[in-house]
Amino acid sequence: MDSKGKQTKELVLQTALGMFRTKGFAKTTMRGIAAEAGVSLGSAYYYFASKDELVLELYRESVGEQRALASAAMAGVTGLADRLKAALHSGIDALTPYHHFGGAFVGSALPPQSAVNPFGEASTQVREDAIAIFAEVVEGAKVPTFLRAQLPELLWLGYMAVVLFWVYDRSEGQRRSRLLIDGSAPLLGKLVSLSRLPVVKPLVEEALALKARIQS
Amino acid sequence: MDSKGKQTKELVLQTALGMFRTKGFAKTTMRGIAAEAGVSLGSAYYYFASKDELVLELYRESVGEQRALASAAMAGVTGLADRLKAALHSGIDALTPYHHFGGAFVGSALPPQSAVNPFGEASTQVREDAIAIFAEVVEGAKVPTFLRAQLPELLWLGYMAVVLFWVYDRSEGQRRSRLLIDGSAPLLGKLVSLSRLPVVKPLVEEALALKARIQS
DNA sequence: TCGCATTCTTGAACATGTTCAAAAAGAGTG
DNA sequence: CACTCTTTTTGAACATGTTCAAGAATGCGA
Repeated sequence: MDSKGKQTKELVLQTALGMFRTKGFAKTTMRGIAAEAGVSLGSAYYYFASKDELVLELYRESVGEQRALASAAMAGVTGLADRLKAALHSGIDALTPYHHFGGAFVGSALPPQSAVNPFGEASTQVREDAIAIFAEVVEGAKVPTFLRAQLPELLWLGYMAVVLFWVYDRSEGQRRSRLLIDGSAPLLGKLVSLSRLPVVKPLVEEALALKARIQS
Repeated sequence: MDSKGKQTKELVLQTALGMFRTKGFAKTTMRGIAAEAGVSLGSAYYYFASKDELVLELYRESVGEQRALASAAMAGVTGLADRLKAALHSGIDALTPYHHFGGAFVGSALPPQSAVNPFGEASTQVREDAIAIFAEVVEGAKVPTFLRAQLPELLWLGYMAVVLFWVYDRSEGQRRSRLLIDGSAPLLGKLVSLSRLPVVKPLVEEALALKARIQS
């Protein structure tokens, strides 16, 4: 059975996520979380070193859900564009309950030193899980060999951009974000097809080389 | 002459920017700024509604400097790639004194409700100034007509991405960011050239149409 | 069961961003 | 100058994230 500690940790986490959903990130205070969970402030901090760390858990959970949704949605789909579309929509689906505090999310997630920073040290595990989703996208589709290895990470980067757009998206139901996905996935599909053509291929290869160069 | 108010405002601002540069954003407190400027805490808040608003000023100043640097660097240069390169490097040059607190910059700049959010209401003026720099980039270069109107905004978006990369860039002197600029500017130049070809043009047009669609 | 080490819990204390009502200084007018 | 209205200044007060030293509970070996 779970030790007392694990139980308390889970209690605090679920209380926090619930309050994030209903009240938003800014209006949910650490004191509020502790009170609602029936523990002391210090106890909450014993399990989560910072408010941001709670967001990291949220990120983790959302990636898990995205993966599940995406796998289901991609079953039987073979076109790169359609598989990508499924993965992107799944990501937004998983994040939707938290849209109203997306701003705060981004605010605490992007600073390089933040525990939640998706490009950083602390979130390596989650990031790899997220990239794995796009690896799954690529695996099931026809993609030129010279692109296959790099594509998942690039798609994940694109997904990050979509999420950023979504965070700013004030249209009802984030309609514009859905349009963006529906429009950009086919575009990317076509670009990948064209990437075999002699006029385009050098360009893509140059881009890949650049990517390698700036990563070292 | 400046009214007393203007003077105090300027004093607070310059003190703040100075402290941002020397101590970083997080370690510079509003109380610290007020003390160093020789005014009370309340006074600082009389002129700047929030710490973020001071960052907006910084953004404003950096755009001004970028514009000056870019104009000078583009003089006599006619290739799109080279003009773009000049504009991008100028932007990073203008921001360099603040690199060590770039993280905090991004953190307060990106949340949608933030006064500093580069996509938001409050920064409309600065954003237009920034886009104007890229309009200048385009004006002096050979660009297909069907692209001319949209290109400046797209380049600005790309610049935002570069800035984001730069914020995370821990290499000495932000070497990798410079590599990114030197590599991506020619790539974009070639892409724009190719955009006239019958195989590529539909793709670019579709992208432009998508851009229009999601902006409405 | 006793003693000890580890794990967990607590709330006070601190620093900081922000607000606000009140006071001071300034500017204009008769 | 006297009066009034506006602009500017002040510092106390507040809420919140975070730290920490002290204490309580728990587990475990002898």
